[in-house]
Amino acid sequence: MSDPISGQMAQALDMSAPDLSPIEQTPLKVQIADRLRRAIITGKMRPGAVLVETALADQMNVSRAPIREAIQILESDGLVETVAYKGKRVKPLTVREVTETFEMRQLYEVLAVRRIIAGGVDVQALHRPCADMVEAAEAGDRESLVAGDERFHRTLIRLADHDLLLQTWNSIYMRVHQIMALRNDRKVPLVDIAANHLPIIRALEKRDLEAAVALMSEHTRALNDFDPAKIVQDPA
Amino acid sequence: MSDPISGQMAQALDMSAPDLSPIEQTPLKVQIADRLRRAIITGKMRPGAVLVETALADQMNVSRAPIREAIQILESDGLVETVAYKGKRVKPLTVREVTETFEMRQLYEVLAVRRIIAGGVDVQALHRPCADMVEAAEAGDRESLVAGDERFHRTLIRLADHDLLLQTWNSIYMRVHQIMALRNDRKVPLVDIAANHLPIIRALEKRDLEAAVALMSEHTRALNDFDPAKIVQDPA
DNA sequence: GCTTTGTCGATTGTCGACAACATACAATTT
DNA sequence: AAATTGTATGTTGTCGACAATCGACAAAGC
Repeated sequence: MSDPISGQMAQALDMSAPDLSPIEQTPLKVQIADRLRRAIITGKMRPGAVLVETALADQMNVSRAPIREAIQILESDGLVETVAYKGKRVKPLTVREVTETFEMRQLYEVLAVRRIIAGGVDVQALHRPCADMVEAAEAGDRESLVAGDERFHRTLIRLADHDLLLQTWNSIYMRVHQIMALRNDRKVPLVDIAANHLPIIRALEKRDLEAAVALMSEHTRALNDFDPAKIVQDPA
Repeated sequence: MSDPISGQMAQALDMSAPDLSPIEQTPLKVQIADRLRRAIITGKMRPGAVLVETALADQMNVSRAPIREAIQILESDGLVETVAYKGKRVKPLTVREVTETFEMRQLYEVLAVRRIIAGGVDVQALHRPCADMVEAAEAGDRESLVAGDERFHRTLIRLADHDLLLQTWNSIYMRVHQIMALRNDRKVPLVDIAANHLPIIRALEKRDLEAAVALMSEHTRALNDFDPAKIVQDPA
């Protein structure tokens, strides 16, 4: 810690505070996949939109190889589908898929609630995103509200302390995100959405399994309370 | 159906009965991925085993591209991991992963049971694999028994009529398969395993949710009743 | 003797080019 | 005119070669 070498090193490191933190070595395919995934789940690329490797390669100034690999990642995410020698496109959503996606989400979140209560986990971490949501709702900032909602639920899953659950939830939630971005009815009052979360925290704090599960089921069900057909794209 | 053209076609088709069924166009990457996956989940390639693209390409007489894509599929399956510029290897299993895998499996199968009973689904299709298992158990054919068990559970999931559930279950079950292949304790009597399934069918036929869930929970729990540490490979 | 630096082999990452294939449309034939 | 065949175009599938990076070991310097 204070031997000559380390001292020298520290001195050299501290002068004019250069940024010597580890540089991020994100593989190209991952960077590309992240970009495309974001475009898809935010609705900027709608279901049915075609992805042409050569065009994307030109636009992003890379070769086709990393583009191909990125698209394949999205394919295993279930966001893109490929037809050999024909083309790749953002996977069209069916009513069934939408319904099933929300059913699986509910399954996962209810499991998380069960584990949190069973494990006596401290749920204080949920207050921050919850407060953010109330704030965003009052300001009428829908985007921040959605972001807060995602943080709330992701935190909930994290607290369940189950890596595989988190991983599985992630792959489902990206589709949830996409569906939410695609549906255009803005009927649900923002304040209501935000307000729905606090009771869940309360129930978790009281270790009230019945109430927590009921609230969580109702919460995830309510978000699914719209006509899935509205956002489905015809595979034209 | 009986116009001149169709008649001619049918005549031409029927003479000497040539096999004109659609030829299978399985992409190379899928064929390769299937082969490698099989090798992994049957335990022929153990956790930690390295996968070298060039070597595999030579062995299978294809270029590196489809090999890469196949390995990437296995990567998103969670069966293989890649370290850039270092190598690829069969993902080592941690005790935690094994435990969590079986927990998720139980979650899915219990959900299937719930849906089957709620939907009033006919579960007759479960008898076939169940009978096969009893037969295999009496013959002492462990391999057939395991295959029968897989068919039984896959049929169960299928009966739940939930595409996304089936898909998710598949990705979990391949890991279950791998774990089962890796553990070498053969203490559990074959006949017991086979016998465990019939009561589940009975409960489903009686639409007894409580009993079915309890039996299914117990069944999946029992299979997880071994020391996960035994099959974990050190990431050496 | 210890540290630092240079070099080497192995592996993946990326690239550009060509082949395979499917679709749509024009050309040809009946 | 209708059906069949040929052709053109666009896309993905596959390939071989080269670049980038890593880990380990040897070499050089203090």
